[in-house]
Amino acid sequence: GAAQLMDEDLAAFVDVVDVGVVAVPLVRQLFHPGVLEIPGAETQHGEKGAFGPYIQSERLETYRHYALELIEKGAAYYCFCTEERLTRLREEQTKEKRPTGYDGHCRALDEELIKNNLEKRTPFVIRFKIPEGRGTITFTDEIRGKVAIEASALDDHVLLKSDGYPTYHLASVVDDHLMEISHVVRGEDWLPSTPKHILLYEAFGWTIPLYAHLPLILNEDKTKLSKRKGDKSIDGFLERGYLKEAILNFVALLGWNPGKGSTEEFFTLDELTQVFDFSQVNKSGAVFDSKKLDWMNHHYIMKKTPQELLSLLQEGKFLEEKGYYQEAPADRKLDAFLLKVIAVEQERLTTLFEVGENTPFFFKETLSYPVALLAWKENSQEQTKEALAKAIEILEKVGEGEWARENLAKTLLEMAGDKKGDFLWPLRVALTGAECSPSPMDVAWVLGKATSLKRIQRALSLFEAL
RNA sequence: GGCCCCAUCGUCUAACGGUUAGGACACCAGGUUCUCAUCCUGGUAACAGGGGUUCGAUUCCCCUUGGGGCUACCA
Repeated sequence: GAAQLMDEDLAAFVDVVDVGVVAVPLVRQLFHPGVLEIPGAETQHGEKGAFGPYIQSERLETYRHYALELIEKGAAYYCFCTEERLTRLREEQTKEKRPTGYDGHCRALDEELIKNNLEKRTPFVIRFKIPEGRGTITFTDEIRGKVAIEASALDDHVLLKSDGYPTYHLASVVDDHLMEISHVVRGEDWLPSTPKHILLYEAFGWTIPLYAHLPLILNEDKTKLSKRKGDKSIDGFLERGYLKEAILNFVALLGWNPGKGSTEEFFTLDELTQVFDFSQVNKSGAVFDSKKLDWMNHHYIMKKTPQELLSLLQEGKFLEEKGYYQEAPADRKLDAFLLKVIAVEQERLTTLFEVGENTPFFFKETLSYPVALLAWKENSQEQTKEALAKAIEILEKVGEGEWARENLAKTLLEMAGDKKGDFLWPLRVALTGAECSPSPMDVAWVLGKATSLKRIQRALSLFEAL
């Protein structure tokens, strides 16, 4: 699942170095971008592994070597068919409602002709020769059990392209064998081409690895999630302020569950590596439910401290993006302020990005709101003015040193008594200018004594001006 | 069209022949509450259909239907 959400080049890379329980290295990528903690594997930048090189363009000779080996064995052949011919062929097949596929035109070309074409540098590809009379290809998938397909249904697919690059079919088989891959774990979309890969292993005389085809992650319309179509991606979620832990946990639950009657839904990466098991992987695709991801993300946000959240905000460049950091990249005073904003907003955050989104009053110099909003329900102007005046009186008595969250809550709540609405609503509107916001105690704490008093006094003066 | 895979609440899923079919998200209602959110309580909601096998099928088999995937010199 994770691979489906990652960059394709990254997914391809992971596919190459993947060993053993695949979910682990895949998701580990989320936590240590660029570094896969697998013995023998390389980083994206370094060359640590024992099976390199790992960059496809640096392995071209290897692929060519093995493609030629198949030609020598009679298991592959040069094909000089032009794109036009191939297109025409496909059109005819479609028109006649026959299965599409290569017709084997170059299967048995004259040796002389091949030699001539090669000398003339006629563009060519190397195609695999599906063995005749091979019958049914059967393999046991770790997740799906027995899967069978008739070899005759397969056509002679390309192994080496005319630009010298291998197709996935050749590359994955050659790489997996050379890199001693034991388990090939990939999306279900690869299931139909697995027989081709098995035939390749047979042609080379290599040991066939174990296969596990994971269910696909689906869009809401149940079609395959695809990065190329611009569907959901890990990067996209990280950019929008989702936590790695949440994405990981959520994706892990798509197509897998702990089983044995367990209703546990929260798993850390380490726990996952302990309990993950192919036998508990589902066979059917799973729709990606963003709402549940939101819920999961909120859960993980609640588990962080405000300081941790601030650090994440800074790492993710959210603050620059929002314009909070205008000059100094790490304004100490601003950080202290943001810490308070985060503490107050934490419980209503779905994503990191939302910090400040619904609380513009924390960042504005002056508020603008209709005066009438200050009155609680049917309360009169007088009652409202009285409440505001009382708030000023109390807050003025609170020293700078006592301007703490707990203390403010206690003091103001005591003052409000059982008439909370009469007192707290006007105070909250005076401080925020908004209908919805955190509690006035918390807002006052964040804003500080001077700003808070200033805002309440201004609210009071708005009445005077009426 | 051909081939392959799949099928439990709207969504993610539990169940490995015998359960009032459980949980989570979402949704709805109530509680907490100055608002919003959180939080707590409760509720609505599913075995696609038809045949078998069996004392007994959501569970095993077959068919139908439905959904998805593949069908490239993309992965």
